[in-house]
Amino acid sequence: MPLSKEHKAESRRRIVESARVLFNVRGLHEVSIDEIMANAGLTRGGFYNHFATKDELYAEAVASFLNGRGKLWRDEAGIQPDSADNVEAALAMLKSYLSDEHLEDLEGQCPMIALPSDAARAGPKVRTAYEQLLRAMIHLFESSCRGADDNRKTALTLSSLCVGGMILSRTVEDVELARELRAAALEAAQDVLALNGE
Amino acid sequence: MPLSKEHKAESRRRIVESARVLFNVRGLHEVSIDEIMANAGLTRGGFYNHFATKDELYAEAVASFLNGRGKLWRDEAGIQPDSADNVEAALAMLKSYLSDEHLEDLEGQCPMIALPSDAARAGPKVRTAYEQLLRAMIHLFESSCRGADDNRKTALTLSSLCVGGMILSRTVEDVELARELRAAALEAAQDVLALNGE
DNA sequence: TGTACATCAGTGAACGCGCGTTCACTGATGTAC
DNA sequence: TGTACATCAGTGAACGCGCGTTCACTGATGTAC
Repeated sequence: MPLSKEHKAESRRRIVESARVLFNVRGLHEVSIDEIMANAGLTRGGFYNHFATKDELYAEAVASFLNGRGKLWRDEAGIQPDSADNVEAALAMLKSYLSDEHLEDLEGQCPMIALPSDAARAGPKVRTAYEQLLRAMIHLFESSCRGADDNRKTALTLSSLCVGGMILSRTVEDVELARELRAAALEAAQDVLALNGE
Repeated sequence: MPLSKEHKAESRRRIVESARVLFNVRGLHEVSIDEIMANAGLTRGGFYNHFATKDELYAEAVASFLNGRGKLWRDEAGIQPDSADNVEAALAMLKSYLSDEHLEDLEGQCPMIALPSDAARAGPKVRTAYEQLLRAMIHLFESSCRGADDNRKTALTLSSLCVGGMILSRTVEDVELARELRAAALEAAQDVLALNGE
C-alpha cells in the first residue's frame, strides 16, 4: 500500500474547505477548479482523484458548513435539548445571525446567505444540501421556543426574516439601509418571539 | 439617415426584455449573449451596437422590471397616493408576492428573488439597480400603512419577510416545506400589519 | 535487515468547447441634387 | 420624380482566452520476500 488513507482523506478535507470558502465569497460558477486546488495546496489534475465532477463538490461544500461554523452557532447559542425556556438561546442566535460580524465574514458566513440563487439553479444534490441547512436552522428555532403553542410557524418566520434580512443587507450598496434592514428584522423577530413565547 | 431611431430603440428594448427573462430563469452568468440576441430575433455581432459590454446589460435588465410587472403590482395593489387606510392594499401586495403563481412565474418574477447572490457579487450598477427595486418595495409598503406610528420599520420587516420567504421557497426541493414557508411568512406579515396598523 | 516491486495520490501538459468581443462586410433606408 | 450616395443596424466568421476534463507520467510509500 502506498500513501495512507488518512493522507487522502486529509487532502479531500482541504479541497472541500478551500471550495467552501471560495464559493462563499465568489459563488459556485465563478470559481475554477484550478483555484480551488491551488488554494488547497494541490494542482489541477488531482481533483479527479477525489471527485467525479465539479457538481459533486458543490453539494459537499455547502453541506460542510454544518460541520464547521454551523455547529459552532448551535454551541454558542447554548441550547439545552430539553430545557423549558430557550427563548434566551433563540435571541442569542438571532443577534449573532443578524450581526455586523456575520455580514462582514464573507468566508465564514452562512451559505444560505452567500449562495441563494446559485443553489436554486443548481442540481438536486446542492438544493438538498441547502435544504438541510435550512432544516437545521428551523429545527434550532423550533426547539429553542418549545414552550410556545405554534413554535413551528414561529421557527419558519424567524428563518425567513433572518435569511431575507441578511441577503438584502448583503446586496444593497447603501450601508445605512443595510443596517436598518438588519435592525428591523431583529426587532421584528424579537416581537414574534415575545408574542409566541408568552 | 438610414433606419430610424425608433427602429434601433425597439431593437434595444427587445434585447433588454429578452435578457430580463433569460436572466430571471437562469441567472446572470449562465446566459450567453448569443442566446439573448437569438431570443430577441437578432444575431451575436449586433449586440455591441447597443451595449459596450455585457455588464452594462445586467443593470438595465434588472432595472427594467420596474417598468414591467413591477409597475403592474403597484397598480394591482390599488394604492392611493394619499389615502388614509391602505392596509388592504398592503395585504393584497403581500398575498400576491407570496402566492404560488409568483413562485412559479420564473420568467416574470421579481428579480430580487431570482438574482440575489448574482446581484450581490455583480458590479455597482447591478447592485444599485437591485437596491432601487428594494427601495420601491419598501416605499410601497411604507405608503400603504401610512397611518402607523412606525411604518418605516414595518415596511423593512415586510420586505425581508417577503423576499426571504420567497427565496427560501424557491431553493428548497420539498414542495410542502416551500408552501409552509410562504404561509408562515404571510401570516407573520399580517400580524405585523395588525400590530402596527391599529 | 535489505531490496525489488506494486500502488496510487499527485503532476502538469494537452484537448475541446463555449463564450465575450472584434471586424470586415451587407443592404435597407433616408437624403441631396 | 428619379438617381447616386452616405449612413449605420445588423450579419456571421474569426480570435483569444479560460475552464472542465483527460491522460501519460512521477515518485513516495508500504509490502513481500
